[in-house]
Amino acid sequence: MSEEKEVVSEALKAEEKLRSKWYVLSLEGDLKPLEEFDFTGHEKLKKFADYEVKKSRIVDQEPPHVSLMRSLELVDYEPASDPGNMRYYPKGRLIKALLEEYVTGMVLDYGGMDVETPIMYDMAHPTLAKYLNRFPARQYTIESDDDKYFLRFAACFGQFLMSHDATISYRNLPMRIYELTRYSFRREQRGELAGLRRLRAFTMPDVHALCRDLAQAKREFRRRFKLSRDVLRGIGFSSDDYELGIRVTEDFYRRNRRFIRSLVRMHGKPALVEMWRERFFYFILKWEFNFVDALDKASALSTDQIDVENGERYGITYMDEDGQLKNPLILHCSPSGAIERDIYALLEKAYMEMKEGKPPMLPLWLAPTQVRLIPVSEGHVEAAERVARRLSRSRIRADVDDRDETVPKKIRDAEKEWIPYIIVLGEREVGAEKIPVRARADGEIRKMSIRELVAEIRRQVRGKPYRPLPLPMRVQRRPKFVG
RNA sequence: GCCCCGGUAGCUCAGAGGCCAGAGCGGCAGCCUUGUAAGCUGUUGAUCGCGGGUUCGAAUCCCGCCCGGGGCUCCA
Repeated sequence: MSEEKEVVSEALKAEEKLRSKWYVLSLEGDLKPLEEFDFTGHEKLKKFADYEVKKSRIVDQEPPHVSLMRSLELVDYEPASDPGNMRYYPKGRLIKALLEEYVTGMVLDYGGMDVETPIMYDMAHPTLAKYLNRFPARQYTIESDDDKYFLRFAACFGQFLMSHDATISYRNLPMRIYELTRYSFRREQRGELAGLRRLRAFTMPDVHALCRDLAQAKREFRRRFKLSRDVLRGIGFSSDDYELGIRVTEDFYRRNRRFIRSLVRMHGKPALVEMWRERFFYFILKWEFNFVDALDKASALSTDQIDVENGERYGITYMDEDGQLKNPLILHCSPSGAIERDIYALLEKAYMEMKEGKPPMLPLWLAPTQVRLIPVSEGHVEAAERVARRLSRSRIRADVDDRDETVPKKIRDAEKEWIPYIIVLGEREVGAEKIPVRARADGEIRKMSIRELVAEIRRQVRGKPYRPLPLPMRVQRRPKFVG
């Protein structure tokens, strides 16, 4: 790892003198200066705006998701690595893998072509050197013999270089290329790192779309806006959970008002707009869905941009109808945002619900254990295991607490793990058609058959990827990774 | 990167210059044979983040480093 003076990109320097004007764009299409907007009924948007504009960051606390990610044995710091590079325990890896598979599936349905590209690039490569200067990020650098490389901070490099070498016709556009980057690296400043909210190595689904012209780019942009919304919904977020931020140059806004309003209408809530007099970056329009956490901090999840520079910079061309080689516009989208950040948001959301008196939960399709079987005593362990195996055959993650503990203790531990369904199995249940199932969501115990339970769970996880139990079925066989 | 706060057993924390560093949880062993959020007893467990210094004496004071949190700044 190089310890030479930090390479600060021109974009980062430009950003320092960047002046923005802030507005709120309403559903009706009114663009109001921030201070004139009435935030009644839009409290989260207010928090987002305060965070972005007033830079009000008065909190002096560890974000709540940090203790959760550890106590649930999902993710942890890895002191032997660089800060912001995490370790994932089996349950955390399961959740992350399911999210990765889900987002990837959604992007493939949208038409993304899945590719894989290197994670490190030559710093001396002329095109890349120029691009580095247009992207507001800090890199990790690696020396190998006399050569110097940087670790990618997004999938752009690989996909653009690939596109440069491809023969592309206007008939191929929009051309959608996708990679789930594991990892993207950004050497964020030490104090910027926070739990899963901001990392130095993160997993980002990154889908680009090469577009013929602005009209096509705008159509595609809207599709991807919907894709992102659907992806977040599938993960477990409704539009109540995030705020739309739009960054745009004055010029582009003036010429494309109706288009920008249409984004706000799709979102269904007013949006914060940051307007730049000049274009500092490679894009003319960008939006993000921003999650506002338990400490009123905002961070971007999904995002998309219209890039007007890199088609030319990378020498990406397509043959147009008129026989002319032209540079495409490029859209840069992460439909879910970083996977780690999705987990952060899920945990923060659960924490906020807990504060409201609701039981904190993860979406059922992400719960590491979906059904916990609790044998009343040793003699019921085998019966419990039979039920668990039956559920597993129906692609439900079920396990058995075979420890020599009392029933109340095992219930308590299952609740502390946020397990959605708990079944106590004793004399009364062995061989019975209907057995009592305790549901975490409402705390009720309902009698149902296994078949009914299977149907109820499968209905809730329909369309979502599945992975088997990430740990041994018997709880006693499991190591304790934390505490 | 800079500034502020913190790091004591696997986990959560007490101890703030003076005898062998404590508790709860966990782990292990035994008892109990358990019925919807903690059964009982015993036992194990600590280079006090790391390295240097001050002192008769350092977990405690000083310096450097590492890790975490917060801020500046920034973003997925």
